[in-house]
Amino acid sequence: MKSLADYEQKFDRLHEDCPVRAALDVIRGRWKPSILYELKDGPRRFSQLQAALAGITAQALTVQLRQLEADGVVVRTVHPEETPFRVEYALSEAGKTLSGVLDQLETWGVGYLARRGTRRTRVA
Amino acid sequence: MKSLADYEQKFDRLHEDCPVRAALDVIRGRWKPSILYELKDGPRRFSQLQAALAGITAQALTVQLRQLEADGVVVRTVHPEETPFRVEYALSEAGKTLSGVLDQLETWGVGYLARRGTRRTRVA
DNA sequence: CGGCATCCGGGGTGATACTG
DNA sequence: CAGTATCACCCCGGATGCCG
Repeated sequence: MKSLADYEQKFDRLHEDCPVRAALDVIRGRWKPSILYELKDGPRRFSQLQAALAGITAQALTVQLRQLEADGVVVRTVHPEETPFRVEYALSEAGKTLSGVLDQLETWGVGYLARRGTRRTRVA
Repeated sequence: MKSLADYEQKFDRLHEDCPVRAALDVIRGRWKPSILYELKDGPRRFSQLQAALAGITAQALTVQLRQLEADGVVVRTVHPEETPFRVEYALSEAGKTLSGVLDQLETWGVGYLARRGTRRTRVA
């Protein structure tokens, strides 16, 4: 496996350590919110995640998981004694606290979509 | 002025109306959290924002503000009677509720940076 | 003072094919 | 089953110069 450092995101992490941007940088990513959501109720295998996230490729899933791991919100565990071997992903302690933040975002998003919902459906 | 629709962001807004992604899409942007923060305490002029956000160009500020306006979280008001005329930006009702979400992100980010802080300074 | 047009680079992400 | 390597596209955002 490649070094975790290879998966560290490149966009300027020099944002003067602004906490808001730091948080957003962790969540940022096409599939990360969904992944975090899937892991909320306990560890999941790579294949389980891939099945749950309709449309994601193995490559994409790997990258997103590695970035989450590099950011310390996801923990990766390999069970080599089994064949075929099993790889499980779980939320770290920091990851679990992140779920609360995502809930806040969801709550706001629900209200936001409700307010604009009628407009949106009219468009397409 | 261009139509607000021209500033609607293009990334697939079709994400099945996931509230979390909807919320993140609104916040997403290099300067948007900072802009929202600056507007938290009341309306600000274009030039005030530009001065507060060290390093931003007028063009970048314009685009970010227009996107926030298109998303309904910022309201733009022109005062043409004055010369030089004045343009003010303020949070909409939806924008004000967004501030709470940003506070959550900040709180989490503070703890996150504190946990990793020591590691980070060692790096560079 | 505020805004727009244009060029341009880089990162994020998908598609595909291959490995232990 | 899980992961890697490579290619390619596209959007975001910075820089510059001009306009009312």
